[in-house]
Amino acid sequence: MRVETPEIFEDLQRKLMTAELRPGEKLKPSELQGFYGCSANTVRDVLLRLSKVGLVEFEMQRGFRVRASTPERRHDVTKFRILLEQEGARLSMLNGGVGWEARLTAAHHKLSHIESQIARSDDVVPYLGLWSDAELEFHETLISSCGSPILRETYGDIYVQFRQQMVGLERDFGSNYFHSIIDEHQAVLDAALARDVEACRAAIHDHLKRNL
Amino acid sequence: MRVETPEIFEDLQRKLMTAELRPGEKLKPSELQGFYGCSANTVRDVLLRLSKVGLVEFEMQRGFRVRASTPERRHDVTKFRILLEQEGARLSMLNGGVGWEARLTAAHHKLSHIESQIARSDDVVPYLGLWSDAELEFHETLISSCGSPILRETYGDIYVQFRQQMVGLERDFGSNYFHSIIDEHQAVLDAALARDVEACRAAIHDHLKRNL
DNA sequence: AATCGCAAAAATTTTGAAATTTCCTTGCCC
DNA sequence: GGGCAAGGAAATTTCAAAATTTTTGCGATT
Repeated sequence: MRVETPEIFEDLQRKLMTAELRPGEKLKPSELQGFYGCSANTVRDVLLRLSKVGLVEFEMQRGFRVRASTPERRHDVTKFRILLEQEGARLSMLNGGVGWEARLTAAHHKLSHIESQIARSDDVVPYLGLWSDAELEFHETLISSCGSPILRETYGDIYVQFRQQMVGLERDFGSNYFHSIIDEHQAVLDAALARDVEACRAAIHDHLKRNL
Repeated sequence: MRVETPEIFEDLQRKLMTAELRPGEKLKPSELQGFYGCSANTVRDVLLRLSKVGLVEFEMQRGFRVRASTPERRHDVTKFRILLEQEGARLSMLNGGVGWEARLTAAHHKLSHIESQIARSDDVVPYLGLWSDAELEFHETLISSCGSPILRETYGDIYVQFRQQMVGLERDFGSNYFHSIIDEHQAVLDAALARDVEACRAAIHDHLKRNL
């Protein structure tokens, strides 16, 4: 198997976010090298870049490790995500124009379409990748008019860490779950379009509080 | 000149934070290699790690660059620092015990001692490194009881970026400047010890608003 | 005069192997 | 039996050179 470096990055990121590489697991360049058919140093490079995103822990002279998943860390990541999303949404409501409203509505439309499909289906798995992308796009659009590149970038990093922490958690993904999610996303959208800062803060908190 | 890798990291970080390496400047491993007497790959490694902190920009196939400094970015970094410090301080006031109060008082004592020395002196430069360390310690202590490792780590990164953005800005570092700073730090300390969340938010904002 | 393409130069990335450090096993001493 | 040290295996880091990519400089063409 021979792949280019950007593909190695994406493949590892996906495996990290889907817990195919499980939290705490050691990541040895010399082993992955064989799988990707490249040199160990190339893998090392990719892992260093993934440690910037926060999916991988790096410690000098002792290599790389998939970021651990503990209740404390899940709580921490969630709290931080709430903080960033509330502030990003607040600023977007302040600065965003009709273009922002349009993009947000569009992203929500795509997302809710997928979510109602899932709610009707009995197997979640085949939709999971699609849903994940649509969810990210909705939340990124929500904060996209905040005017702060740093906030947006940090939010992106935290979002993938959030996914990494939560996936693998056995949870009831029944139709009840997705019916709740649909309502929560709707509440966020409504509050955002109404430019109701406090309602939006509450809606974001309610959406994520199950992970606290 | 032969130095170990951790020293290369620290030396580059210092040069980045003091604008000895100026914003926007290109960082070529092949040039720095000669200066540090190591291989280009070692420098590359260090630069990748510095890009995690945010002092260096990295773009695939086009190398490294000292993070640019623009009014927009300075504003952005400052806003984000205010957000993190306000939230970190709020949580610390909620969770912190007497130990926290003691450490905060101690850090402030050291800091104000240095600051009053500077205010009396006419040359700031010899104190700058000392002051910088004491300032960081005070602000880190302020948020140290927030209970969120992610918040503290992110704050650390943003703080060094803040320094990188602001140093090199020609400003009036006269005694007036440091008299203001002394008062501002005192206000933050007082509000924190009084556990007055709103006053502390205001004090943090006032302390940093000159950079907005 | 401006633009495009090509070739040369420079810079970045990748490689494979050597050097170093850490980790683990085994055997020795208390 | 427990702890410690030495030796060896494994993993990480460093190196210098080759391969690739980007940038630059020059000349021809419009």
